[in-house]
Amino acid sequence: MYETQSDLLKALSHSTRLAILDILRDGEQCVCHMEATLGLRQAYISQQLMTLKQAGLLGSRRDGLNLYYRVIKPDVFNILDALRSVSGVTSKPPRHKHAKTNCACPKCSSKTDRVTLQMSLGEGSQ
Amino acid sequence: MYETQSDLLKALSHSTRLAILDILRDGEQCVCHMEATLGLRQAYISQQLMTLKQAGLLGSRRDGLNLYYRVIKPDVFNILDALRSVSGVTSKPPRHKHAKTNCACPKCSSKTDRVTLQMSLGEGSQ
DNA sequence: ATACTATATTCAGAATATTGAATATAGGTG
DNA sequence: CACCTATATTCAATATTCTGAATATAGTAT
Repeated sequence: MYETQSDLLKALSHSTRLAILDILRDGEQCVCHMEATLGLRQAYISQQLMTLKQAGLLGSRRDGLNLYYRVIKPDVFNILDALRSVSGVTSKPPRHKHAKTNCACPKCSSKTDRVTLQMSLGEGSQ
Repeated sequence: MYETQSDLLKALSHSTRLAILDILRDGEQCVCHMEATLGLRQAYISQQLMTLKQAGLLGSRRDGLNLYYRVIKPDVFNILDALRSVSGVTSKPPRHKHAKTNCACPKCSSKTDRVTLQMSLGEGSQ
């Protein structure tokens, strides 16, 4: 009877997975972004992403080589916000920019010369 | 950084512990009440109570032989309510009467002749 | 096809959680 | 004190989760 609920909680009960969800608060992000932001190995992040996906919390979208993950049950943030409050965490969750088509994370933008393209495009339209 | 939060979630990620917290929604209850309500062995319930207590969620009060547990961080119910919503649980959490001094649970009241006392006292004052 | 990049999967050992059984403790009563 | 009741603790076996290492896959470019 409480199995469904405890299963969901188990998916959330992991510091890396909580961090991932906070990264996804403002919208989809690619794996490389999380890799750069969290400073963790790609395979490890992918594992945690799979756990969250199997729990029904995440969806993904491919764009070329990049896979963008997003939260498909936004109400999960209600859980996380309440959790913060009970845990006595006062700081706000970190804000992240919505990922661009060509992932805006430091790693992605510094590896290729896309950075030039990005800069010339600016932040305006599209 | 997310350790505190995931530790709290781990304490919650258990179907019996979720059931216990729901029993405590309306106030303190003795262990025997939970034993009767959940149909689980006393030692097992006590173990789960210890887990919740160590997580800082429960407090207890002794009255004679009975120990009454209560939730000391009521905000935890915000987490549980949000959890229900995300899990797609539509039913309301079960409501329990606030435990009387001489525990009102079936087990307690049927074992001794206190049941007579209880009935003669009625539900009114005190 | 080959090579490269981003991401996923598999496997295994270590760490941790679950749970039953037995037993201990603490308060109450006579 | 002896004995009963309510609750807690300890221990051990099992199950689950965590995590790193190695490897696989899928898309892109040449």
